[in-house]
Amino acid sequence: MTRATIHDVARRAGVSVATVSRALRGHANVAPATRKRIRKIAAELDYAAHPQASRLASGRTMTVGLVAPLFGLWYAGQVVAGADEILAAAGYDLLVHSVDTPDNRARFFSTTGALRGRVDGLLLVDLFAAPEHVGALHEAGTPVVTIGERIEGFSSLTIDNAAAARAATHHIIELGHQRIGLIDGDPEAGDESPVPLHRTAGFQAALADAGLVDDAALHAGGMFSVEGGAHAVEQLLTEQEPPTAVFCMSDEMAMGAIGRARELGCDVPGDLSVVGFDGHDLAHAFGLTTMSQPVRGMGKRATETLIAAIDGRLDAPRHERADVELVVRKSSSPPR
Amino acid sequence: MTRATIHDVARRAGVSVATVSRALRGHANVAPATRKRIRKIAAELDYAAHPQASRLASGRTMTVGLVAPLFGLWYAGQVVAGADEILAAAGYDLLVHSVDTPDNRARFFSTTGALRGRVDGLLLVDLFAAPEHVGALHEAGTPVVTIGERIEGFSSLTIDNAAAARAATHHIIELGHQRIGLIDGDPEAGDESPVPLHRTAGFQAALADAGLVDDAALHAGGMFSVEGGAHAVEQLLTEQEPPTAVFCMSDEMAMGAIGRARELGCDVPGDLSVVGFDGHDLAHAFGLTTMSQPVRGMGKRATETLIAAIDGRLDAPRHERADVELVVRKSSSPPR
DNA sequence: TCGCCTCGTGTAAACGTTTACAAGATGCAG
DNA sequence: CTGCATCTTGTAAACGTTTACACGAGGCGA
Repeated sequence: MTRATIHDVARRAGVSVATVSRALRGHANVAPATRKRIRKIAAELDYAAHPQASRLASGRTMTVGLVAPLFGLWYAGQVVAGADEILAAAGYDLLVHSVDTPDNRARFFSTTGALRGRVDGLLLVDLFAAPEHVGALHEAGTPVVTIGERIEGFSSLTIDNAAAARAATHHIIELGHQRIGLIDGDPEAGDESPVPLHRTAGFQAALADAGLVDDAALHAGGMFSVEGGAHAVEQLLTEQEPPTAVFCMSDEMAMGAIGRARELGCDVPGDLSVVGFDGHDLAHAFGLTTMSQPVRGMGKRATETLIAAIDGRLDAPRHERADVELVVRKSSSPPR
Repeated sequence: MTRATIHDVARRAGVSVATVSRALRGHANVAPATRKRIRKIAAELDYAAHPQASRLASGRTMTVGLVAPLFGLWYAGQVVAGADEILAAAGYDLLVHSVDTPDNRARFFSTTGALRGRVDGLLLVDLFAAPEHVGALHEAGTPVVTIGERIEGFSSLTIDNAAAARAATHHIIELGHQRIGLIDGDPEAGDESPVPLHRTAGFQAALADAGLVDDAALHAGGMFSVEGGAHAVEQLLTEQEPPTAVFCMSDEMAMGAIGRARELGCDVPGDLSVVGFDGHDLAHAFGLTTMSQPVRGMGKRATETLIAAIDGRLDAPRHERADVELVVRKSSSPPR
């Protein structure tokens, strides 16, 4: 079955293709009767404008690109779910693109990349751009909203990572812990990703507030994965003087850590208190104390901002901060 | 910065646009020297074909659509991750589309929907099509591969749900349980989704094998969500004669059930054994016994099949079954 | 030397819209 | 009745590619 074109509709309605286009796209200056007739015929013929032709002529793709590292992680999935909700309602398609290696990232940012010409706007999730890439992105002229990380000159939806990490750590200290570990993402990544750095800074600030020392031996990399968290906690527990509590930069790492700790015969929270970060769906079932952020809502809100930018309703970048909340559960308690 | 067109490249190279197109797309019959020169100039001008123009002329979108119910669920996220991996390597974009309500679904299947014209192929995840929709989908002529569910006439990547559920239930019975509950998805959904029906049938077959009765009062709907699983187990535990074990159709429901059961003072596995289904990343950390399926791998494999179909390398639908495996952990044990 | 095949390239017609501009029709004020 | 807005519609030029077909040049066997 070859699809009907706008010409078929025009012929059948006895008008020109221009009128059909105007009628169907809801433009002004079409006689009500004509519009109605055209609508009816279009429905009969099951006509829908050929997307590519329409996009070529109008220059709008009605598609938004979402770029995130490491698909399959809970965080990215939530953002996708939130974005999809808003985009579907607004008639946009959602293109997802994963960048999980520095290589990938460089390719994405190169001018010929960045989904150039394929999207009307970009949602950048936890994606940090090196200074040399920021310029190219601006030149491309595509509206951008970042989530999690921030990129100079673009709208953003973030949380106060330092304050959140500080509050989570403060909770641990308040319980009476003195020897506190940190499960980071990839400590080798260096300045590639500011978010972990901010969280580390918050962690350290809380320790300093309490006059506690920050022992570098108690920092371990968990790569933001369940397995990585398990590996990291194992490393910490085999220290000669292991921590009595640990702050994890993601709930997935925290849950991995709890699982492994228990396998190693370490009682949680008896021998080790664990505090996570994210507000994962399963945190409640796991009894995990966590610094919860409204990820799905952030995805929705960021998408609304992006659509506003695409529609030209935004004159300046909009920066918003979501509120986080410490949810105390059974994985944290005073030390023995 | 307005982007370079193929005409700019042609002019600069002193050839026609046709030659540029052929050279850049790797077609035959272009003199090596010419091709090299054109490549160089294209790189200098940072030229890349305008996607919409290219798609309009060639009829290929180099985009694959992935349709799944309920984004934010672990299963869908894994499939996306697997698909993305293959698609990125093959140069395709990935468009995701969520259908979570019957309404949504109907709209998707209507001929004007189905991402018509926007994708070269479709990956349908856990999506069941009513008979009246199947025809429309075939008429559209778009290659389709289904994952999880099966749709008449299209390639599929599934597991043997009945056998898997039967094996999982058999494991429970072997431990010595006699009163076994079932946490289903949405029992009201009826025939809308065959997968839960098959799993229910497998569950019942195992009971029958052992001469046990299937008590309808021990079936509860968990909506495939963490919270739903929690709610369902609460319902089961307040039965006058509660089960000593429960089989859940997804790990998320199982973990939700375990969390709630423990909150209610019910020991798992002491008072209640719980067996899940999926092989969730967190199942290990949770100590959850589960029927594990290689979801990410299934996503990858299905995508390979889809690409083969798009390339016309498939003369008949290809049906593949992935192997599942029971992974026994601490959430299941003999009854007290 | 002739004819034919191959190779490299150009010409121009799609692909199916959107939209600036022109033009005809209609209504109303003067 | 005239002139001028206002509406409605049509004409035609983009939008930037891909590709069928034509064409000329060169090589080669007879």
